[in-house]
Amino acid sequence: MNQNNSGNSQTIYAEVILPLPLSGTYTYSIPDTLTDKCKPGMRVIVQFGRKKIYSGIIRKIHYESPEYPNIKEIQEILDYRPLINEYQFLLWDWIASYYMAHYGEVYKAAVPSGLKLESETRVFLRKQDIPETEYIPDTDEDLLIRVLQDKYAMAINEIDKLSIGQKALTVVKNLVDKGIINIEEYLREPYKPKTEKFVTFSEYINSENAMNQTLNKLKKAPRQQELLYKMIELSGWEEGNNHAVRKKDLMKAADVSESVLKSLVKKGILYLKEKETGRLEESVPVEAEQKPLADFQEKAYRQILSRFTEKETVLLHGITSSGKTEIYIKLINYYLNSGQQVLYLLPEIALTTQIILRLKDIFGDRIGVYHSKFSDAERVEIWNKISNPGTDGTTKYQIILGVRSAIFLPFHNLGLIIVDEEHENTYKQFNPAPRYHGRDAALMLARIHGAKALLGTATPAYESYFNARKGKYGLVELNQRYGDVKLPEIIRANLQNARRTKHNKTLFTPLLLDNMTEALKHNKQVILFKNRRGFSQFLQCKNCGWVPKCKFCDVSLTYHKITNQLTCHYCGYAIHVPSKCHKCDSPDIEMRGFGTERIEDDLHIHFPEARISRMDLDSTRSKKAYEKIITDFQSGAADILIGTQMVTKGLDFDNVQVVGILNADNMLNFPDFRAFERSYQLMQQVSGRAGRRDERGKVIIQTFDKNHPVIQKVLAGDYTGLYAEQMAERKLFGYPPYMRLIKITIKHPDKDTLNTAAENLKKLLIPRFGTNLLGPQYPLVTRVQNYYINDILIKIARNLALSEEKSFISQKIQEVTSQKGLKNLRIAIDVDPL
DNA sequence: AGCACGCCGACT
DNA sequence: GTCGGCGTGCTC
Repeated sequence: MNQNNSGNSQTIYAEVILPLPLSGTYTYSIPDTLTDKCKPGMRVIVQFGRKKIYSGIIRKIHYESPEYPNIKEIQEILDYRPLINEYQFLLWDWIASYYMAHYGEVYKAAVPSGLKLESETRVFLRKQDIPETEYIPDTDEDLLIRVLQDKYAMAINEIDKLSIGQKALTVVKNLVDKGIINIEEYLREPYKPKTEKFVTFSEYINSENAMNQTLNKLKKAPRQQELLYKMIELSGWEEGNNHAVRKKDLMKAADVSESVLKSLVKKGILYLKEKETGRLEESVPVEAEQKPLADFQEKAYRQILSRFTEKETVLLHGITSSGKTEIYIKLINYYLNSGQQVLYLLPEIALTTQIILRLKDIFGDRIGVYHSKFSDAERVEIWNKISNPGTDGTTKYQIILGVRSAIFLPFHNLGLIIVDEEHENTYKQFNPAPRYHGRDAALMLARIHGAKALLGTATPAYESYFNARKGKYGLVELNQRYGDVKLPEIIRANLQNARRTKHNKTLFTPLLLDNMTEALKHNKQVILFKNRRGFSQFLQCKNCGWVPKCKFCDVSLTYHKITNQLTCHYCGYAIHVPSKCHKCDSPDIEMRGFGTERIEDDLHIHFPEARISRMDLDSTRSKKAYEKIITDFQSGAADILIGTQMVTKGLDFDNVQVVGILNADNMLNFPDFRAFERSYQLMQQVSGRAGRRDERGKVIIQTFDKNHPVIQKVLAGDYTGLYAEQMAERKLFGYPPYMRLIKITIKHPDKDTLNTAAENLKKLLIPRFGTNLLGPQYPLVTRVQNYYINDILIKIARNLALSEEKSFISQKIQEVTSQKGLKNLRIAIDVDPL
């Protein structure tokens, strides 16, 4: 750009990403006043459509005048320096194209909403007094005017809450047309830095002498003197050392009124300052020494480093209790010392206080934690603390410990990414789009930065193990346990015998019960694992077989004892327990199935003394509740813990003697090509919870099928054996990793319309994919929230150009969507579905 | 995603 | 005749 030539300046354009489900960018012109300030990665305010205002992000700046005739101007710039760096954009590009998501959706997922401004429409009266002739009295118009006279301005959504009914917008519109009210759109920045007031001594009190003089002057003001003494005490004041003290703390300690402090400030003795403090917990920079590695760990550590010289990615296949975390710590140190940033990813549920504390002990305030349950304000602060150059002078994070969305943080110099428990399904995002896999996106992020990636797990995902075997990843194996941790004894217990001899409904085999009794007797703890599927309680009419179902979804309602309600687990619909059958009016309704609550009740019968704790979706809605269950169990506040998947994840309980898998069959028989892989992973991980220091733990697998191949492999600890068998099958039937999968989900409120649309799409796709197209078929739950669902699965051979196949699919979906008469049709694409 | 435009049915 | 329902298409 020729800066001297401003009189004849060329128009400059910006490609702007909008937080909407639209693909591509929109072109805006940059006004002269802003040309010097605009850079890619900055947030800008733009108008889109007739009235909507959004904060978009500049993706590119250029001089090519677009063909589109009505280019609008950028209204304002929100940043002094780019919020999004080029590395981040490259990751966004990849996610949008690989996962077939709209760019705007990626933007929405990547940036904490505290940094995305929200448009808010506000309404005001043009003048306070409105002659009654201008509107119709005793109507909604009248009501709204009266409210506005009182409140001056209101947001549209507030007006909605008035008792105007659904016509709020119409009323507003009428009044605007009559010239009575005005509408204004403006943007609200949701994030506000948290500030606190601090007190310091005036800089003229810089010696003992000055201090004594000041104190002497206050002889007649004993309260002020008192406050000063407290201030000296709290700030640790001495010559040349003037620490700030939190006002709140000072006032509490001194126990004097605000006016005392005020007069000291007025006299110029004390200063009052506001300081941004941040919501993030200040961690104490302990920086404990790392435990020395055992020989076998040291060896693995060196192997990883040496593999990194030739491969971008290394898979660390290490059995439970082999001390992978210690190796991670040493690696993190290595990359930190070379001045690079480190990202440590963990699946949602495994991100517990245990690991956080462990790493904070070692890395102190250099580590930041990014959890999905953090508030938005906290996320914004973490974002600022990793970006470069930082927005303030505070300590920078060099390590981020986070969940999958942490890949979107503004790293600028990544050296290493660790994906711990890489096999975990929770790395995959389902809804909303972008449906990305945290592990795979992390590998791409590493490539973008030229960084190394380490995948760690005791049970690698078959895709990862396949890549390691093929030589695409380096492979390092750890087959030894740290210290004297012993392998648990794995025992099968036959449910069939138990059900034959006892009454038909028992949940526990005598074998499990005996072992539990034994453990509890010695004050040891027990974990019971239940698969979520197959463990819910529902009602059924004894007379005609009627089962209460959800009004909006095709599932039976689950009984909840605490609320005495029937709830839908898909949409939350709930009704009271019916007193009689809705079909035949018979009052004879019975309880069917085993719920978690049922398990708990049964346990109380067997172990009346035992303290039982439950961990499932209902009891762990909040981060706090989840942590409480864990810490309570750890501290011994409960004897038995019942839980779903969650109990298997990276938790270390020292006192657990018995782990029971209540019903192994319902995961083995799940109709999915990954069922065996998952069941093995799960049983193996559950077993890991029972491998303890002093005593050999026991894992009891209850099953109807003692000789099931997967259970045999679990007994033998034969990961590779099952892998080999399963891979042969996947190759034969064309499943990942031999072929790629793309799942298309089609939804519509009307069953017939759905079927037609799905068939239409199939017709368009089949010429290209032939037998590699499966479906359309109904999923296990055929209707959710009043939408019927069909799935189409497409298998794509590895040797095909994926991007071409994808654009073909998008094109055909476009064709179906653009057909008229299919208004409520929703189509979602899931690349690499799980 | 919103939102306006526009085309059909039920009312003053 | 008009109001208002919702279906369709566009937004730089």
